[in-house]
Amino acid sequence: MTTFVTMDKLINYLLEFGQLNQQQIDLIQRKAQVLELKKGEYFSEAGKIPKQVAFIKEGIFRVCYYNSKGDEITKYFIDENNFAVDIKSFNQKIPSSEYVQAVIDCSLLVFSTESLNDLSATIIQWDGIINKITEKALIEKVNKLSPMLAEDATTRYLKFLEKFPNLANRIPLSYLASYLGITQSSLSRIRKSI
Amino acid sequence: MTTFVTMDKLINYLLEFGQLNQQQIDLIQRKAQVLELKKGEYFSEAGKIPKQVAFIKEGIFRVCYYNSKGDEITKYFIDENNFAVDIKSFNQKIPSSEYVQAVIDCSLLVFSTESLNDLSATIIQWDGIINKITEKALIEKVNKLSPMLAEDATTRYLKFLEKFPNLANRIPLSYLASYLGITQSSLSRIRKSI
DNA sequence: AAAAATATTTGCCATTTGGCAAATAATGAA
DNA sequence: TTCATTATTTGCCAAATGGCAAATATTTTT
Repeated sequence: MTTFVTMDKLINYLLEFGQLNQQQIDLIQRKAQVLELKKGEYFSEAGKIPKQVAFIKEGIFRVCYYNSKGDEITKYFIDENNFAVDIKSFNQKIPSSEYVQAVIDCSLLVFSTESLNDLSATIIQWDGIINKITEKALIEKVNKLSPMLAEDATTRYLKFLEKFPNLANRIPLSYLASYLGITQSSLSRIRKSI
Repeated sequence: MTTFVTMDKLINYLLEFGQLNQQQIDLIQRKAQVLELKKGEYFSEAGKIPKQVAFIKEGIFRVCYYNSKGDEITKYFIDENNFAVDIKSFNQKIPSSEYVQAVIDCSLLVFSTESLNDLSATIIQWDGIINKITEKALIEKVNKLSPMLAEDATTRYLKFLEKFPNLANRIPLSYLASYLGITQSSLSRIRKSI
């Protein structure tokens, strides 16, 4: 069955955080919807209440917002085998202040709020698994951001290259520069100097 | 009773995240231990498995570590009305890579691993409340760190002053400079220029 | 109070990064 | 393919920050 292959990554990922029997796995698979996003398309937008959570099967997202100066800032990138959502807005059902955008073509498995509620009500371990995933993802964000402050821009760029070796030259400079906390021209010069 | 006053802040804080009846509140109060830490003392240390969680009733902590160059880096500050713990190490029971230190005299309410297990087993809402608290704290850390990259050092310092108006001149320059991602001499010059 | 130890400030200069505009390159539309 | 649009690079110079050592200031110990 195609479905098995399609969902394999998701199920394996979930199983890292807790046990699930076949019946539960089947239910999860039935609740997930396949979604393809083209490069540049938005998964969710600032001002709207997020109604879905995405598991990134393939591709890369970025989360971005506009700061008080009006600059577009890339807050972080999310790569495959991770969930993506503005978790605060999603949980509290308040409009998001961020955009979640596909920076390359993405294959997603999407869960609606209702599906997640069903899973939570039906699968006793579900909330525990989701909490572990959420916590891990947030800790990783903190631990990635925190050292950046102490590093110079070149080091931050090199670390980005390590993490996303194929991405740096395929996305607009502006995405990356604002993530690294530098201007586009500085990033251009750093690229040249390496 | 003294205990009531002592625990008020904690209980009110918990009640923000879920409901608790009086019996449950009493149990929580019995499980909490008062602990006073003097400025400079450590609540937990790198290399050790954290065995306690602190609720900061009064005072301020910082979380710090040594980077690959051997510099001591202040990762963030935690102020009163918050829980403090290296959550990853605590949950996974692995040695921490961070120090948690009182930057001024602190009054804490401390829960041991065993107490937390008891509370989790006895109070049905406990895990939910703790998960909400954890998630909120982590989201706040991300949202504080993230914009810092795009701001210059003076702005970061001014924001720190806003958040901790009385702290800046009472702690070593090194704590603050490494948090802001600048050298001590740069911070000294920024202070002078304001 | 004096001496010692520690922390902070300052001078001097190097390096990094920013700001802006023009030049060049890459992309997309006609 | 050519033109128009958009993105990136580059030159020029200014501003921010770093590095290091010496000078002060502050704190701690005797």
